Amino acid sequence: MSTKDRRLRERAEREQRFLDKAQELIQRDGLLSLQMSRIAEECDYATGTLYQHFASKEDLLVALATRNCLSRVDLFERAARWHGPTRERMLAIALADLMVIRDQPEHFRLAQFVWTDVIWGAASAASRQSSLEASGPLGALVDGIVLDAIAAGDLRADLGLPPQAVAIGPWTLSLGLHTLTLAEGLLEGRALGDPYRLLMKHLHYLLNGYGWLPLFDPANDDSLDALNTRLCREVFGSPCPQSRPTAPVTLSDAHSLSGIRHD
Amino acid sequence: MSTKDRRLRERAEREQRFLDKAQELIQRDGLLSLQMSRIAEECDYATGTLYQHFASKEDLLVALATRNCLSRVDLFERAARWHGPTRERMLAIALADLMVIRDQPEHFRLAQFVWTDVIWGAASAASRQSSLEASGPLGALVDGIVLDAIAAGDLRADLGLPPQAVAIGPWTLSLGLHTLTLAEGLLEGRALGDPYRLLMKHLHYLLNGYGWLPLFDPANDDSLDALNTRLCREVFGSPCPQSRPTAPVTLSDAHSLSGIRHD
DNA sequence: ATCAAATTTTGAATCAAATTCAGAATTTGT
DNA sequence: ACAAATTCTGAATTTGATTCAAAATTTGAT
Repeated sequence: MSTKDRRLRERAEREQRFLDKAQELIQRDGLLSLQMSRIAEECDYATGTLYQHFASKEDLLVALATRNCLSRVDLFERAARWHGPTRERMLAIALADLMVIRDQPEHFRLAQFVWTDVIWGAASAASRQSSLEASGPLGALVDGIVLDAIAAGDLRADLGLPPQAVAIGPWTLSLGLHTLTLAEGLLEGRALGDPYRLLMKHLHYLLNGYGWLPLFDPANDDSLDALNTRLCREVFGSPCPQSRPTAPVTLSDAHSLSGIRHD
Repeated sequence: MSTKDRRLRERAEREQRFLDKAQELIQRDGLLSLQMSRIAEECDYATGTLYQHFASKEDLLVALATRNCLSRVDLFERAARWHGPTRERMLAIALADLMVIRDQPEHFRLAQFVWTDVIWGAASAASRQSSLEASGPLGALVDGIVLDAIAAGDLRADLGLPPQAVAIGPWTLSLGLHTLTLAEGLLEGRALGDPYRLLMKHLHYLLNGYGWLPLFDPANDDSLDALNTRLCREVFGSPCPQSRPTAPVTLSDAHSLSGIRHD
């Protein structure tokens, strides 16, 4: 049987190499100009071989997004399993999310594209299925925090929302803000400062709205930043995803600091 | 000069007819199978003529999304200018948004697709510019509600967020939830009931978190539905976008009632 | 009203890329 | 060592966006 096993393993390895290369090409030339034939070629395989792994370009993209999602589980697990107050564990999840966006914005862009009707609808049912399964563990982690919060008395049990539905709130807030932020230009011209401090503020207000203890007033930038910095250090042992100055920024400051292009 | 005016007008009219047809085709066959040549053909023009109006398919899509956005201004204006408590005006905006999604889900799908790196990045700077300008009035309406709320004492002035930044919160919440909802399958398998009641609940919690008076407890479905129904009637004179039963639904109920496909 | 220049429209030709598939190469089982 | 089965190959096919030279129309001057 070892032969069959080896072949299976080699096949899986090749699939990973294809995905690695796709990632690399996206990083280098952008999602827009990703070509199936180039992925195969740069891996020294014929185009047809690539199609033995992925039934279509859409399938490949969904598979890549799925892999990206799975690669995040570790980070999110650290946040969810951290031994701290339940509210801070939820904040840590949001910070983990921000760290991902900072380090791999293309991951988010890809996910955004993949969830689009056009791609999602054209992908095979199997790809969609495994993509959905990949998001399960992440969801479960967040659901777990909510359950712990209720158990610990940090959160009312009678919000009128099942625990998973509570988790949806922070999720949608992050998702929406990332979408607006990455759609270049939508948030600019409205000097709002660092979009990610904005996210953390809204998240605190949302958690306060749920009555998730201990309440926190995010109005003061310094105390908010201090909390974020502490959490990043304690939970991830890494610097905060947010590195913008605290002082109110002018419009032009905001632009130059955020590396936004003016063309 | 009337000749030149006429030609200009006729040109603008033709452009609208192209966009109308594109909309119709998307509605009929889906965004995925939209073809430039078919749009032209069904309008009895040559393909090349279409390209005199839109430099590329991406440009056409952005233009269509922009027009859709502009077409919503009336509805949102009704919500924003309604003479009611500031908090209810903000809720009305969210309900308006839900009404749009109910009546024209493809509008949202298109917007989602257009904001994608792939499309947004491939569209001409001019298209992007006018698309951004189209969103201005909508943003201003919402900003105005926030300002009124602060002026009326319904909302603290020291949230640590400029008024426009407050408006971003509800916006991102809606955007994120629509995204999850329309990505078929993501929210199913987690019996959460009507995603749009979910949205209104989270929105209330968020507004409560801001301390936006009068506070409202959305835990009870009946009182929440009553409020929505009243607002829809008073503000829009139309039925509520949400028509799902109040009782907790079973998984299969939720599917059949929402018209979700099982294939 | 008439003509040449300028503008606009046309749709077949071009091009780009995804996808396929008939044969070549390799592996397996005997 | 050989035939069947499997896998790989990459040129050919297909699809659909985009272009552009020629045809048609409009304009402005006489």
